Amino acid sequence: MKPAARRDEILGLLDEIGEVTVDELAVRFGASRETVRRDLSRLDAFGHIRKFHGGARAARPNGVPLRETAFDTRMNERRTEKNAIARRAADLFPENSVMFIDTGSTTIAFAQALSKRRGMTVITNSPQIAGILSQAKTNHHVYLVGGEVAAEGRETLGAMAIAQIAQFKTEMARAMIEQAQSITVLADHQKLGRPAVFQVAELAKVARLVTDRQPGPEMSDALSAAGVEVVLADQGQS
Amino acid sequence: MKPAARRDEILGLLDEIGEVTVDELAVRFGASRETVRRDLSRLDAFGHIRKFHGGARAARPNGVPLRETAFDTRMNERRTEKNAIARRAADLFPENSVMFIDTGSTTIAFAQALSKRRGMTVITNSPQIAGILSQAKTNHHVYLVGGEVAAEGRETLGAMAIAQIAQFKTEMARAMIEQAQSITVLADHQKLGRPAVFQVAELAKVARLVTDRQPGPEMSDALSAAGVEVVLADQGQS
DNA sequence: ATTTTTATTGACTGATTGGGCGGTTCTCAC
DNA sequence: GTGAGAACCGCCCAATCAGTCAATAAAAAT
Repeated sequence: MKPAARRDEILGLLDEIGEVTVDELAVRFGASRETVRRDLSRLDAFGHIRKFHGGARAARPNGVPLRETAFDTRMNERRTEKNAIARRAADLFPENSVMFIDTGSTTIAFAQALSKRRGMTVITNSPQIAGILSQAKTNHHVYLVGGEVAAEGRETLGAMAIAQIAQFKTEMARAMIEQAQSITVLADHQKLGRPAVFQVAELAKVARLVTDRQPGPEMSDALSAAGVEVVLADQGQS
Repeated sequence: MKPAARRDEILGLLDEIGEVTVDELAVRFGASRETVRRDLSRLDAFGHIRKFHGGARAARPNGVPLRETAFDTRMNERRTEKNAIARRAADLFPENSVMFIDTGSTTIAFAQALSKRRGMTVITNSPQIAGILSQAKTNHHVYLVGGEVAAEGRETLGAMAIAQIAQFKTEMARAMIEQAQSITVLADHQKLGRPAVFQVAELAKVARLVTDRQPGPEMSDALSAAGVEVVLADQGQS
């Protein structure tokens, strides 16, 4: 049985009976408890369900769609690298820092890592990041920037409109950067390969880059020329 | 029985009968007094209830609802009524309407109902509502109002701080209302019993009230005197 | 077709949590 | 006051959970 199908079935079950236990599911799927728990954690992380000790129950109130969205899966790609980068980056900021966090799957991982620390003041344009940090019981202050919420499933939009939205996002990010004292970029090695990362921020304005592998030679040269501190996240390290 | 469910049930009981004793609960749940006391202490710390010697009673200061933070549970109670109201209310607005939707468990149900229609422009202060409407594939435009995101699980907050937050929310709602051309209030019959609903909006400014039962005689008089149109939602109807 | 990268899984570890037990201290009613 | 019951405290055990590891399966790249 494919993992995606399994998670789908879990959602279906929860939709019907509202509550399941880990053991129950483990038996049903013939999988280990660990696997089941991982599924549940993953679904919980996206607000589809709500875990409790020993199982999970439906969290339908949110109106979150019942199946995994494309964004969910995207989020889980290169998860270990992202987590490593995110944790490493979270360590870079002292407690009670004030920071701006942009939208993105890597920054969501970052927000999760950050939520375990205390007393951060975070301004963000991502409702999801705001949710993660405000639900953590570690006394953060979270400010959500208002604006139009981009539709995840707006199928009818043409390429044109999508490009416009992308453009708007870019400008928003640029505006944030204008205000920032110091910029830290988070990017995994794959993203670093493409030049797109630095369309938003000029290299010269970036103070730090957190990534998971040593960048290629030319990139390294450019980085050191611009005075960017490269922070390497070891995937094994906390 | 799961701890979370147990605590939920305690809240439900207190909502009904207003007062419980430790022994009573211990018997009901088949748990030890210790466990019950721990539950009560925890709920007290959240400001949901107030402990006294041998038991606890509902801590309802002034108009502060019993369950301000246990949103998911609150969402589940009176679900059918809320859904009926929400669906009925959604029918009141023509397509391509522009509206402002405040936070709240009833309005979330409303947003869900609304998401099935098309082309609405919605301004809201609730990230959850924004999420619901933006994920629907029915071409809505959603604008999220920025601001501090209230912590859901900030355990350290006492009843005092919670009351303050409630106050802030009230003021925000008032400001929205200032700007509105026409106000529609959604409230189930239980809420209508309490005067708190109209602390925020003067009756005179309300154009419509959508509810599930005919209000009591005095309330009815006040409503018609203020020229409020009462819309009744039949629970069986779509 | 083969090699490399990525994703998934089950097992293992230490850390948390839920719940119970018993003794001491505190409350309240008499 | 005084005593019975209740709250509080530290300690216990069992179950669960988060995190890490290596092995495998799947997918992508060459």
